Amino acid sequence: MKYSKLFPKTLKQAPSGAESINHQLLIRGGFIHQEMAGVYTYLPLGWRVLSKISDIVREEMNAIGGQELLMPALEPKENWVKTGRWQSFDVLFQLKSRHGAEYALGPTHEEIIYPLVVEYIHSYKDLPLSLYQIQNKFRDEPRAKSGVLRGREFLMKDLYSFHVSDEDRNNYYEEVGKAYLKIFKRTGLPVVETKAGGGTFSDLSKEFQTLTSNGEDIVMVCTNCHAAVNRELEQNIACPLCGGKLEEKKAIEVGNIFPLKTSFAEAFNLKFTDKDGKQKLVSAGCYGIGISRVMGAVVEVGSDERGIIWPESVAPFQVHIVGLDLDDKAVKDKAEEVYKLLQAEGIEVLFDDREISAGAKFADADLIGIPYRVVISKKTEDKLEVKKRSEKETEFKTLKELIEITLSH
RNA sequence: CGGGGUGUAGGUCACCGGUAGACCGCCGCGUUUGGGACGCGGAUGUAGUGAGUUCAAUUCUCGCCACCCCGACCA
Repeated sequence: MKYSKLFPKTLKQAPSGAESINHQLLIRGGFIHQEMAGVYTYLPLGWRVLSKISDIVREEMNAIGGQELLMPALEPKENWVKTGRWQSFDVLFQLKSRHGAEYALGPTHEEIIYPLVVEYIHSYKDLPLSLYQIQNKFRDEPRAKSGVLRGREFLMKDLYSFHVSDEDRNNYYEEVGKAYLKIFKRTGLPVVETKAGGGTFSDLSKEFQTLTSNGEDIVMVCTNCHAAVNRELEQNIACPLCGGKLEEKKAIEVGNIFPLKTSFAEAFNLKFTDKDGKQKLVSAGCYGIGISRVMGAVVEVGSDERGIIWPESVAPFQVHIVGLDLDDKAVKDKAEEVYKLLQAEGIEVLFDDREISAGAKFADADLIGIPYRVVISKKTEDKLEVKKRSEKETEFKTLKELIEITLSH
């Protein structure tokens, strides 16, 4: 991608109202654009990041047998009435068409997936089944805040698993938990697991929390063994694992998993015929990761006074070529050549070919936070001046060396 | 939903009871060119919205709307 063509431009100042780090930097860098409170357009750079996160999530969900599908965001009222949640789900967006029909805008998808699978699950041979989607969710939050961390429309991965028994479901539940830890590790987010306190369905639900001073949740973390528990659940007691002292930490909830047990199966009459010929209720679990929230959390965790520091795994591009002295034909040709050769290796490259000052280019490179900055100018001669966004020092490298470093991750 | 705050150019903000300015950005010309360059010239506003007070309202008052912060809430 040539920077001169990239939409849109960066901003020197964050819009008033943007206070949290992720909100400021994502807007200034041109990753997101706010349409209204809690609702954002994901601009080209931001969408690239979300796609990277989504791909990691897909790989790990597929690895544990999840099958991806896409359900409608527009959900029929009758299904919500059936589960009682048309009344009780307080952040549900309800809408009425001009002709009087009523719908829910999906905040979660039990009301769709249960009626769906009830048509196909008849036998124990049809189980287990694990389905997931990545989709925009709608929740009428009383207070949207903190940029992309708490929106009214946001991108989420939700997986639903169906099992012959609670035991089988519990085993899968552990498997998903492990997959979640892999996902957060890959996206560069340090997380702790906590037992959720206020879960509607079960005291077995778990949350995955990123510790950061800008979080809106509070978890208790053991100063000794670093085990974590939810505050409401374990107030003022010692660490359940080692007896150590618990300390309050702010955190962002980036994922959660809930055993649904058989509650929705009853509402939608989801039963199967077991080996013994008897009809039994399907035991289920649901598992969420806020994809757009992960993007915000990554920024909260990784930035400095100049801008974002993306982990290589989710960065919008891997290499940011800063071309200086481009009015010199030899330099320009070299920059173009490096740009093409890197791309030929499958490396994602942003090439700053704009006719602006060097300082402005460096400032934007720091703001946007692409992992490897490569300066090509009269000074660099036949070498490439490489600097990692996360480090201070620059190093001169050959193209071959740069390709090796970039591809090694 | 309670409390507080803010709405003026594309962005950040100032000013003022007599219908608007700065900086950034944008356009043109020239000079620059390794950390957000400089000079000159130029374009861009129904001052969130409705009402009230007033000879006169962007300015004062009230309603509404929007956005932000604190809290409550948080499948």
